[in-house]
Amino acid sequence: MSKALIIDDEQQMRRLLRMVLESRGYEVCEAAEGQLGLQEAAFHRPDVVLLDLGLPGMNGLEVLKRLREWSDVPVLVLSVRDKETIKVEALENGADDYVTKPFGTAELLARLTVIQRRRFTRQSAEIVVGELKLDLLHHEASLDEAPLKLTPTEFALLKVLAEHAGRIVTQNQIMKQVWAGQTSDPSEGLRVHINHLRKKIGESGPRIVNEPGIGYRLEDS
Amino acid sequence: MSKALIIDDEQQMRRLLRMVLESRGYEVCEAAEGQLGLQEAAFHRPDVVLLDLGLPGMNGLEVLKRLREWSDVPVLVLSVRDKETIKVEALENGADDYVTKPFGTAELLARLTVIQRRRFTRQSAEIVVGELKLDLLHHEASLDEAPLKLTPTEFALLKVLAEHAGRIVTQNQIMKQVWAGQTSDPSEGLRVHINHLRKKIGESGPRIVNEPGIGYRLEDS
DNA sequence: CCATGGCGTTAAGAAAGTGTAAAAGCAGCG
DNA sequence: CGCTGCTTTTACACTTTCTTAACGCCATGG
Repeated sequence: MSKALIIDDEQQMRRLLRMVLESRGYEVCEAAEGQLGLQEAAFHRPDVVLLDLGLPGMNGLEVLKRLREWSDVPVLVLSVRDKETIKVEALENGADDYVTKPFGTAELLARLTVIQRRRFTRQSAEIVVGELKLDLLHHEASLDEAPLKLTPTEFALLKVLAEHAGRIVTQNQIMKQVWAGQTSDPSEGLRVHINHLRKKIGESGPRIVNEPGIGYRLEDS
Repeated sequence: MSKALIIDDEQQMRRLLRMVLESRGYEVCEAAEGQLGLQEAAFHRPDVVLLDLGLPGMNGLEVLKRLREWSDVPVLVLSVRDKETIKVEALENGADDYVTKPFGTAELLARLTVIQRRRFTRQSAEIVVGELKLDLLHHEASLDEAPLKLTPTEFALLKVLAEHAGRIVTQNQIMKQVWAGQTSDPSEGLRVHINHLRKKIGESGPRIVNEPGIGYRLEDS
């Protein structure tokens, strides 16, 4: 079952969307304001986000940019404005599609399915680095065809490293993507998880190399 | 075709400069005094300015400061040899480079091209200087396609030099950008890091050239 | 010719960052 | 309530990087 996050200031609109989504089997959470929306996204890790561009306080576009700093979640943008420039700007900043209000529920659901499927096919649901294989869809990892038991954070951490395999990933980038900015501490616990990962991967797979003062790099041996 | 503005009080120097510049296809205008120079700059909107520091009336430095209040035009400063503190002050107030009188026309033209090129090749996640490449996003450096292992300060230092490649960078500017704030010693440790960088870059890449009393310059060989 | 100042070079101690283990919080669950 | 598995905290040895200091070199100028 997919989780959806609604970011919209109008309560009426939120209720409508929730009804439509829940009838399709989505698990729904809401936020009435941009800043809250980002926190919800970090906490619930939704599979899709519905974002209203006409937010009070933090601009919808601003929310989108901040979200894209650490998340690749599919975003469907809602807008009353028929202006081409706004839509284009949203799409250029990482939105996956948009619908203009008012919209038909059939159209909304259709677009939702499309952008979720596109995410999976575009960035294949599997990352392979040497003997290591990550199945993003089922959150499973395997090393040399043997299953590898990872905790959620370990998986998220390894995923970040594997996505940029062979290149350095800054500690800040790791922090943003794994802990979604909800941690004050730059790197205290990071070292521990890196340690766990290295032990589980062992000698047979890729190595996690440290670049002192910068970050880490996953190297295919 | 580029427009050049000459601000110099000596008529002989102006005639010499005009000849050199026009032979290179520049469109030239002149001013014999600082206040007039500013007016000319505002009116003609030159693509590059040649400014003599030893002006009567309004000091050359004063002209530079006034110009920088509203314009980003590249400025090449002309100065006699002795006054090194003046040169440093000029560079830190927004001058792009300097030549000492008397100068060779080849050197003059070379520096002109460099400071004009810079305006266009800025603001990217990658800095390229000859064989040297800096990836700011991943904090990776490579020389001739081979990875180059740099420590954090070395990277920051090389970044500053590379951003102003071909131009001179004052020791103070380096201090401010690499050791932000905690300006302990103007240059004690700087020499060591420069030394390390030179060793790592070796012969195959750009050279780090010292301008005694002023600063350093990264020169593409 | 020697003094001077700025620079290159080297070595060693200081500081910062990292690996590792163990213990302490923190949920969910029988 | 006391498990159990996961995450975070704490502590300390260890490695890498940074700073400091000393010395030799070269150019400039008396």
